[in-house]
Amino acid sequence: MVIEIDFNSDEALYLQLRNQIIMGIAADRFREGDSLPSVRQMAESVGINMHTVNKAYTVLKQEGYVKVDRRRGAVVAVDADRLKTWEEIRRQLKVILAESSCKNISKEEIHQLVEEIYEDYR
Amino acid sequence: MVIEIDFNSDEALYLQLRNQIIMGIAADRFREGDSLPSVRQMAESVGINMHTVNKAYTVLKQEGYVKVDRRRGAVVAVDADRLKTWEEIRRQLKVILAESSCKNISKEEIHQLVEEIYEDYR
DNA sequence: TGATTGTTATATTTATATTATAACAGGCCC
DNA sequence: GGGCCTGTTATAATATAAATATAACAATCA
Repeated sequence: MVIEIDFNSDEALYLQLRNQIIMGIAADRFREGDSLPSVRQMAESVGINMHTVNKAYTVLKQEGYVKVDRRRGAVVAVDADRLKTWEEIRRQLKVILAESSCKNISKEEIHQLVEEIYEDYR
Repeated sequence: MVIEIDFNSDEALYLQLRNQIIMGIAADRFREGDSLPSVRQMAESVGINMHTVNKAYTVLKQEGYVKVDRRRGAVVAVDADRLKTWEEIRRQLKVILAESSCKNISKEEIHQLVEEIYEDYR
């Protein structure tokens, strides 16, 4: 899977990595049971430190996106506990919708944008 | 306006403040032309440092939510440049939808959540 | 005049992010 | 066994950002 890190972004490297992996799972580029590249492999291929990758993987594990197998490394295994996710999603959406609302982006445009993004995940 | 800062949150204080003010504008608790409390007033009422408030106000100014009047302080004045906002909204939504999709939250549930949040902003 | 406004400057402390080097235990393969 | 690969842990150093503290300045207004 192609992962691109923007070193000029204000977003932390490990978060960029985390986000791209989650988007990769959503887009089915990573499937249940697939192994992620080892921390060392990923670090080299992306051009960042091993510990930064390790932090991303650790976060992904804590959030229930991967499980770690001693021999196979980080394996995609989504633990679908909606409840923990739900409030967090709601909290973030609330801020985004406030921003867009202030900037005259209509509710309908948001719905359309959601549709658009879901198209890309297909 | 009631602003509540969560000191246990991992979110930066100035960002919590920024977000709540933007949500306040969206919810019409702050209206076009209203003055925000002075940096010193807000700092004291919320229990944080003046410079932390100043940073939040500066960000809000740069993002086009307030303008600063020498005598009236920070005044709500939303500069509706949709273009700058649009890509940022899209970028954030993409991550959120990936997360929810992985966690078996359906597209329809997202649409419903959007409706729900817009209800609160009414 | 006196109080309040945003703004700027400087300094310190604290927390987080990132990199670096190194080691350990477990599994796998030749 | 001997390497080679896993994740994991420890420790340290560096860099950046967040938060607080104290202080001053010019402009505004009652």
